[in-house]
Amino acid sequence: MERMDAAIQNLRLSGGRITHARKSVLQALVTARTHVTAEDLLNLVQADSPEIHVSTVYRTLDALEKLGVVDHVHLGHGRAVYHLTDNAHQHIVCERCSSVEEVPSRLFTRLGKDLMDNYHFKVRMNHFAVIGTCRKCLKETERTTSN
Amino acid sequence: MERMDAAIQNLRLSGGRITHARKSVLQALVTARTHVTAEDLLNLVQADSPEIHVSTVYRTLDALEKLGVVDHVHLGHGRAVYHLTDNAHQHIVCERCSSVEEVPSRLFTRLGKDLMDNYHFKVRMNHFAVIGTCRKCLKETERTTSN
DNA sequence: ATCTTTGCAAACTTTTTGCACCAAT
DNA sequence: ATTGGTGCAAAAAGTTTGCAAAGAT
Repeated sequence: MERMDAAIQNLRLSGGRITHARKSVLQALVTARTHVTAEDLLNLVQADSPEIHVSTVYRTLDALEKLGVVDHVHLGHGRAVYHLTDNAHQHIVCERCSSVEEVPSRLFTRLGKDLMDNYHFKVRMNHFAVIGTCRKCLKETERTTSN
Repeated sequence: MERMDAAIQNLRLSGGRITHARKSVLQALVTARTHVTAEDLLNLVQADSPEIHVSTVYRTLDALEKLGVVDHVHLGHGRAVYHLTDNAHQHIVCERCSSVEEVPSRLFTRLGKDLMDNYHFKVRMNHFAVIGTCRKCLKETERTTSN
């Protein structure tokens, strides 16, 4: 639970208050471990504390995002997925099945450098989604089409 | 206007009908040249033909996307931007000012290969957005923060 | 004549906001 | 006691859908 503690410390130091709702959302984020939508989080959180409202979840995520504790990526279809900030990975998102896989940053350092050198564009390494087709769906496609 | 003609041909061959609304949307896409939201397109289209409805724009974009003529990417904040399909570039999206810049595919071929080799993940090269901070906003940040 | 596409209005989904109350500091 | 956070309900933003009428083939 170090991540949780760190986040709470962070919140406190920035003048934020440690509320039940915020602890719940953080807890949910920590235990979820995957990339979850706001709705997912709401469900997790409401399992224990049904009184917590969606708007609170959004506001908490907002607050945590401002602290750099949480980050989100937009999937193919608009809804965002949230996860604890972690500079060590990026996301590859399957446009077919919406699955998200993590891949090490290493693969992206070259690209990051190229974009910086050529475009003065600074890639936000933990808000980065590559869209494509995952292994599983790729296989299914091969099976279905004659190609 | 070759792109327009090709798209129309495409539509016709797939059994679709060439309507005023569709021609308008295509025209708007061709002339816009940038990455436009559905709303942008609606405005462009309605300048000439106010009777065309948002839903028609969405449905037309849908149809064109199915033909592979049009593609879309999701910006940081939910709304999608549409553009004519073009395998020669990818997008770098500024999370600060939402600007979209195009960069040549070349920069991504290595990454694409790595992801394929290591994860069997096939990057969809024209549906690919790198999130970060653009040159302009980077400068502003430098000016503002002491860092 | 047929069958797609359109316009409209209404629904839907996801996220945001105003406000009065509540609770953490 | 203060001020930030919460729950609620309602709105906003973006997109989709059912339907009857219009239009392309």
